[in-house]
Amino acid sequence: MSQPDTKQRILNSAEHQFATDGYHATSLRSITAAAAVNLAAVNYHFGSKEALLEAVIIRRLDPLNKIRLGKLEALLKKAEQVKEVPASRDILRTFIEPTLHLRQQGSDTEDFVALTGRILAEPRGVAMSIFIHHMEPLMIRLFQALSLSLPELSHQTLFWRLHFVIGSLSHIMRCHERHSIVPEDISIDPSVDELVEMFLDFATAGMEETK
Amino acid sequence: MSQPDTKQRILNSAEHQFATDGYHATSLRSITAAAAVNLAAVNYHFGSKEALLEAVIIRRLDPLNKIRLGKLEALLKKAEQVKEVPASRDILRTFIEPTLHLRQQGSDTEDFVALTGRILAEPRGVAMSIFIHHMEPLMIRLFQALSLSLPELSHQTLFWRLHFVIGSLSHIMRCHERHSIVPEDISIDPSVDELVEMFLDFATAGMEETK
DNA sequence: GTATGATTTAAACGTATGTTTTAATTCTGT
DNA sequence: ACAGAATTAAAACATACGTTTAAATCATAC
Repeated sequence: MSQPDTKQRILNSAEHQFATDGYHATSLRSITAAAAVNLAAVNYHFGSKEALLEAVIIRRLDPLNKIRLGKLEALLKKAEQVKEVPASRDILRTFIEPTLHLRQQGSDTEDFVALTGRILAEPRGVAMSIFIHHMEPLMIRLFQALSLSLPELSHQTLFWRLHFVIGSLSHIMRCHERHSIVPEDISIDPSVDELVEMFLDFATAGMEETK
Repeated sequence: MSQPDTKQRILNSAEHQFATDGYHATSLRSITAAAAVNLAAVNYHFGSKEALLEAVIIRRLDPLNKIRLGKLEALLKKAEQVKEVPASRDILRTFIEPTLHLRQQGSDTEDFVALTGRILAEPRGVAMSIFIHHMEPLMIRLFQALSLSLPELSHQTLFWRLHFVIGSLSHIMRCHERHSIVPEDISIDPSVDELVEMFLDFATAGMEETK
């Protein structure tokens, strides 16, 4: 190819701008300008703006979900071998840890984390259906595993608590930098690992609460 | 006035459409058409589309925050009289309960709840700064109260846990109807009061976790 | 080296947007 | 009833958008 990978350059640029400004507030002209490619390249390579968004999402989401599902299945298998139920903290970890760890792997993936969090919040119709379609198998498995680990909870309670955890997670993913609704005197950014453990403390306690 | 309250009709229509489709995906033409007023009325009464968004937010947020702050101050005062620290569950309740109770007060406020949740997720620049400005005093007070109630937690831990709670809450506010990433067999929608208690169980446990 | 298919380019298309303008209309106070 | 201010109305404005077109350029295989 003449230009080194036009498609990838578009995907990177789109990922960054969608994550920063949102889907509707981002124009193809600014995406292609930042990627230093021609305006028509998006429609040539992807078909439409919406298809570009889908490509942006899928490029990262599928590998991520493979990792998450792999860790979850491995955990369940190991627990079964010892004839024990897996701890809810470990189950949640298989979902949370790979997600937040994306932030360490360079700024491109950082954009995706923010974008993912934002999609969960955007009005349905555009990306939500794509997203749900790619998340559903994992979520079902996660729900089953938690149900196994916390049999005393009703399905409704478990469902909502998982809902709460996902809400928190998507919030963290969106506001990785300057959230600061509460302006702290000393607001040292924790490391990703610290954040994971801090969130697991919170989420596990909320999950396991007997009430 | 000839038409009964053009401004209110615009605010209602805008609130509904901003909440449903998002700010950027909503046009002034569809807002004014739904409100059955002239297109130019928005710029005449509010000045611009962005100023309209601000008006939509402030109309509901200020009264809501007055209620929340009032309940919080009353709680703190009562606790001080008995020389005790308020329970973290009660503190969280002053914030969560008035928010979710908006959903019972008619469908107009329901729209606002969804919109509020969405603003927390939208890219900063448009509404975020408005929102933060109006939330800050309340959040500071909330943080102080929780710090009083949970003195064993470091400020950093407390800050993040409050962050998690707000994330969950905004997620609930956004997805009041069709969440269903996990398609439940029996997904009976709980009443608002049940939801409040269920969320308080979760959030309080996560907050109070000693680790 | 030239023909073929894939890609890039520049330009235009049709449409939709937020905003402004100017005139008509309605309300208010006397 | 009437003058003046406030509001509404219809139209136009300038601009930005996603998409399409048609020619130019490139890569590759014969």
